[in-house]
Amino acid sequence: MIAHLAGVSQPTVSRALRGSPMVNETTRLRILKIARELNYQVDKNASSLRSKSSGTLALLFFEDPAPDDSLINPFFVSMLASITRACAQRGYDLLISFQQPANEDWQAGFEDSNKADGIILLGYGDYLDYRARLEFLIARGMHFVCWGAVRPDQPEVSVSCDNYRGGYAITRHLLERGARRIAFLGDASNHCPEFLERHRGYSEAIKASRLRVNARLQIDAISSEQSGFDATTVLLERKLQFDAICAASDLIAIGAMKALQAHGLRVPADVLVSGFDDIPLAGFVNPSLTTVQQDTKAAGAILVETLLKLIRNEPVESQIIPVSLMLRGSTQRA
Amino acid sequence: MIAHLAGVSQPTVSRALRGSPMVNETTRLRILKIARELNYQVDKNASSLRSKSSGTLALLFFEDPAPDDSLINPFFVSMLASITRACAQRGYDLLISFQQPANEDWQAGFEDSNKADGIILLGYGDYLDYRARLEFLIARGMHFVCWGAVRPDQPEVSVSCDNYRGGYAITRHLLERGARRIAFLGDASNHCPEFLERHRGYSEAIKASRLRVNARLQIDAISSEQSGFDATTVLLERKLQFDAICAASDLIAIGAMKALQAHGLRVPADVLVSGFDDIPLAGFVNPSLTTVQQDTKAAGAILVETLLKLIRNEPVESQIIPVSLMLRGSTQRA
DNA sequence: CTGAAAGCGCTTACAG
DNA sequence: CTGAAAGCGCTTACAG
Repeated sequence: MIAHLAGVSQPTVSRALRGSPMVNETTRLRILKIARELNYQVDKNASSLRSKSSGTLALLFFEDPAPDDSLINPFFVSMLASITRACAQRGYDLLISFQQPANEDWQAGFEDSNKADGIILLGYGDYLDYRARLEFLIARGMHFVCWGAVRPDQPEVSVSCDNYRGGYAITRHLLERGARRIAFLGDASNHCPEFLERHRGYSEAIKASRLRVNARLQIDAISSEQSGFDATTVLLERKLQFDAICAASDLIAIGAMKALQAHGLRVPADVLVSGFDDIPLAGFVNPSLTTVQQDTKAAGAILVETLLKLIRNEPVESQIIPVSLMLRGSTQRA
Repeated sequence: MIAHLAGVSQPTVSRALRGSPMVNETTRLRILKIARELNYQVDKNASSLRSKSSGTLALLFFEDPAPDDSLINPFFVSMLASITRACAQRGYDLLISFQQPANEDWQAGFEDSNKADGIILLGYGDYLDYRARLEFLIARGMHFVCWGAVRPDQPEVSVSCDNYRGGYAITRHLLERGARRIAFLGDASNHCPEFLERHRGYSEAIKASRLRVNARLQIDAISSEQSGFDATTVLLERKLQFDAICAASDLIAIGAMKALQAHGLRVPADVLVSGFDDIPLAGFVNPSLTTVQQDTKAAGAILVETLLKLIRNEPVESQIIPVSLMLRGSTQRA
């Protein structure tokens, strides 16, 4: 540390730069002034090595390694923006990494060998598939928080939007608009707890209207336009009667609308369509998409805050964030 | 290093783990096996401190701190995805940070105190405004590369798409579609070299058709929907004759289309509209937007590759990446 | 409020 | 091909 030129010892400089209260005000100012003149920056590697804390969080995305340059799920982009902002506000840096589910040495990417103090996990993947890995992380005492469903039996700390209530509210809205046979597009199994919760809301809303849930109207789909398109095609080919589609995500809904239109069906005149997420695209498709808005801004802040508590060994709990309905053209009959 | 259990010294373990060729094959395998069993991970802080290299790149975004949670420029998202991928392929981690132009201690964020080996700069901001800062970085011998215009007089290493040819080609397309009075929406000054290059292409294309460039048809705008909307409103209020809009970015074009439609003008029947970037939204707006596609995939790879060369002190040059035209509904008259 | 000493966990010369 | 020694630049006890 060159700032010995201030006539003090190394530890004093270190303390002054970190704003320790045990440094004389005059001394501190003198040190700060010299540091600024010299454009001095603390070496974070040395500092992290010694203090066992890096001031960095890692964000890990899991998504199917969509062929080539295909777009990132727009919903994740909103989350990324919100998380970045939350980190910056708290003085943390953010390391990001996209993981391919196929990747064997998942944990290696995670561990990050002290490069990060904690990890935020984000992604739609097969939950059962990585549950074992989460348990591995827990066993190693890693600090991490997941975005996804909050379920009673899960070992990990998680933050999620209110998938159940969102599914319930949007289905209720479709029913109020006159739908009687609502198809649900999205995997509704333990492989994808988020969709499962949305589906549970969907089912309960239908039952609350004294209608029957027709299991044949549920078609698996992952969150992509293509998958939504395919699922809708299956629905049409099976010649099942339906007057509305409740899609488990906006991308699925957008693919569904394309498939419907390709088959000469009009939205919303012939079929009502709803999504989930409220990605920026939702307002631009034609017709604009009625959907459930997830509060990504709050989500990012809560994820970061929760992770920081975990790092400080403070007690934390999984949290559920309220959602709101965005009513648009796809469920609005003239 | 606990792996002394392998019966070798610390340096040998270190060498084995890094795949140094000067380790006996048998010894190496034994060490690797033990390391795997112990879930051993090299401490990157110690390693970076000693070797003076962090295996990390930093990505800095500059964008107007758009009010609240407004969306990130979708074009940057494509770049981010591509850069992340390029880093991962080369075994580098990526640190990301959004900078507010107003932020005084820009360089502090940059320096990153050995957390990163080099920096990628991305953003539309006032170029003149941060040119001084770039020079500061150069003076300090920092390794960095910018995304933006490549111009002869600039001190920094830069990678860019072919803004000039893109502007030329899209304008030529508008002319071929019958446009005679083409408005240009976008700041065409040194404050924004990328737009300036696009504008230069626009001007040359018009001149090549033996038409005159009407300076009154150029309206300043930054890359946002709102700005495009406002610029178009100005254009309409001035009651200038125009039959096409050449927007300097897709977001501007989308805002322009909204403004035109709000004034009862039809696209493309009354006015042709073109954008620049080919963000995912471009294919979804109504009518779909004719635009210039930037090859973000190549861009990310070249940015990272260039930065890595800079870090290795190899000679580098600024590079220009070819663009391609995406013809869609907004310039397609029935 | 300040300093001398120790040490975080690696990698780098250097020697063999 | 391998090891003993030194040291990267900080921060943390500990002592005063």
